[in-house]
Amino acid sequence: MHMSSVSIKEVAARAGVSPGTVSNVLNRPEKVAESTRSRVEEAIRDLGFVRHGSASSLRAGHSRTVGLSVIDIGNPFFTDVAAGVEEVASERGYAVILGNSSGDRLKEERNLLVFAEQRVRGVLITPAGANLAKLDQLKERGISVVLVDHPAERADQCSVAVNDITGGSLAVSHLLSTGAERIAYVTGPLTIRQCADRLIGAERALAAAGRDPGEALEEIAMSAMNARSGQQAAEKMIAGGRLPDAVFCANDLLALGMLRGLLQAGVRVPRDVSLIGYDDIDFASASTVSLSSIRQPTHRLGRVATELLLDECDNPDSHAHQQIMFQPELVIRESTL
Amino acid sequence: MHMSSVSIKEVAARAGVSPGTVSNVLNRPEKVAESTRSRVEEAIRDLGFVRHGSASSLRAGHSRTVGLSVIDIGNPFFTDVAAGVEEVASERGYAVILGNSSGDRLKEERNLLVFAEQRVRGVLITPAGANLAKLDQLKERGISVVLVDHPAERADQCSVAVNDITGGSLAVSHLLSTGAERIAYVTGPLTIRQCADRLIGAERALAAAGRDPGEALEEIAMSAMNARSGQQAAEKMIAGGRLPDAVFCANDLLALGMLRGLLQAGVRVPRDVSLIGYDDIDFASASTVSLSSIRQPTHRLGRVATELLLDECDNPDSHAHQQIMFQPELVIRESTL
DNA sequence: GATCTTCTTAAAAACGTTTTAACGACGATG
DNA sequence: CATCGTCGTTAAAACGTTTTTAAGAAGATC
Repeated sequence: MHMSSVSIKEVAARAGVSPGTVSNVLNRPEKVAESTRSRVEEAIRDLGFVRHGSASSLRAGHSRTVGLSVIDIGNPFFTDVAAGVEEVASERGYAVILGNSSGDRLKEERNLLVFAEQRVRGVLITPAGANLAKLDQLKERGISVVLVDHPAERADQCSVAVNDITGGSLAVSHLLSTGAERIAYVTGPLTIRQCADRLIGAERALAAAGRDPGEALEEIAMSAMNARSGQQAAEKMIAGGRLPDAVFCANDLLALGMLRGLLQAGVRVPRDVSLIGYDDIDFASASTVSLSSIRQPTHRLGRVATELLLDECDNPDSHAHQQIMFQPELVIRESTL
Repeated sequence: MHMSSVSIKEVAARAGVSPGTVSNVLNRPEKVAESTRSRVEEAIRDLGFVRHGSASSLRAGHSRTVGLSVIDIGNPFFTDVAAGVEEVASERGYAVILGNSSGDRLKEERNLLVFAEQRVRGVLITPAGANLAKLDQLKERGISVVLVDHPAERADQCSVAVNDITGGSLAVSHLLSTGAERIAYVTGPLTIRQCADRLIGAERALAAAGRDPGEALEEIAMSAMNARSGQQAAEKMIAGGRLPDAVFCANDLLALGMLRGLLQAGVRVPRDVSLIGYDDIDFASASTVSLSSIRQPTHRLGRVATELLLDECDNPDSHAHQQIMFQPELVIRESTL
């Protein structure tokens, strides 16, 4: 009853076979005769045996776990990604070890160490610091790595990302099409690749429309990318006097804060100022003035990344590394007109 | 560099000691002389050794991982809990294995099986199905279990929860204090304990104020608890004719949907109808008419649950099981007046 | 009836760590 | 001088699987 931890040995004894046979039933059922197999399966059920993962991976040389390191588990974007990852992993019988780097390079490094200790089969990571070297060390250890929401620079690495330049362009061309002349880009630190890329896209859209980006676009960079920062940005903008015709926020949390800040100050959206966010999180459509946004296939991102990773693990020979780039999509709602 | 797995043996060889000594340096540094210890530590660094978790837990009989099974990783409430869990686990060098039950009993069961295979040290779970028996099986296997957001019925079990009856009372007495006569309770399935308890609290508050709950309270039960359902509830309410004075939603996602539904129909909040939600998720304060809500110490829930769990694991003898019940808190914002 | 296949099963050797019991060295104690 | 702890270290035995190699049984071929 207590601490019993039924082992393969006891199963074997009860079924009247050797431990090796039980192992075969577990891992290569087709190799063992029908009659003995059912006898063993019955013994497993009767004794409530569950395979010892540690012993198994120690001997087999690989575990059935993957590591997932995200930048902010509190952001619905990453939550959706995580849900996709968990889905696929669970379908294939893999366990997901979760690590939250909080954008902190040290914390990220610690997560990777934990993953290495657990001898995970592979790692899914949205890199926060530029821990590229650490990732290479993992690969030397035989741990596959897939970059999530971050295109790989090298061809020997899988990655899944969404084109942020296109996304930035989509957002800004849409704003231009509503008649906006002066546009503000509210963003997080431009050291974050996503923020920088979306800016590039924005500038391209302006250039393509024959505007001077330096003239038509004002950047407002905040240190965080949450609703609070968005509202602060709104206050800053309003205090600054002349409002832009439209605001493009680098993510929906910023945009929701911006929306609130504007409305509180009596600025009508979209009448006075148009507003567009990025990510199309669930709450974007639920806000009172529903938010136009750039949709990313978030859930899909997680799913595909995991499929890629597990394919690399299960078919190391036939596996071809892929750098997948999804295209974002414009979603027009009430906040732009 | 080297393809893989530097073992404790090679470290021992390089440091000129036995494997046992290396293990001691790793696990009981105080037992080994200063001089040899530093020699070993140097060898570990030089060789880039990282301990093999599987081998370690196989021999030691316990791992450094905990399992976390939540009902909906997409709900900010659970995300906050998960963040708290991850924080504490990470501080103590534990890895978190994430499972998402999606409210599905079968999926939950599968998660528990994965946890059992991985021989996690303990399990944190917000039960979805009534898999109590399964949980007992885990305990028989020596795996501690802490219930999260669900009070334990028995004294031999740790649990962390928030008093939902009190929460329901808080919400409804506040609505009454604003002068509301007729109140609608928009909820998920009443089979969900949280929903049922909040209803009980609501009725108590009415009774305490001398009202007849059957008269003053109308229940609107939806099958899901997201923003979409909230908006549907609003449409239903509006189509039904006579509006209540106030609406109490069983969670903030429902409330946000309700808010949108009301405003779209030209119903002013809080002028015509007061509205209060539950959970106080971040987006509650970011919505245009900011949402009054019942705050739960969500992050804390995750932290305390994990501390309890790890205490039970690390000090099995001195550990006293606790059923912790937090008190919720009323947060008044613009949606109630 | 002996020899060769084929198909199953058994036996044993790993995997990398932790742990126990034993050991030698060295002072301190009687 | 013998005895006793103490301290730091080691050798070797686990832990529960998987995998490889060998062996046994049944059936087919000559």
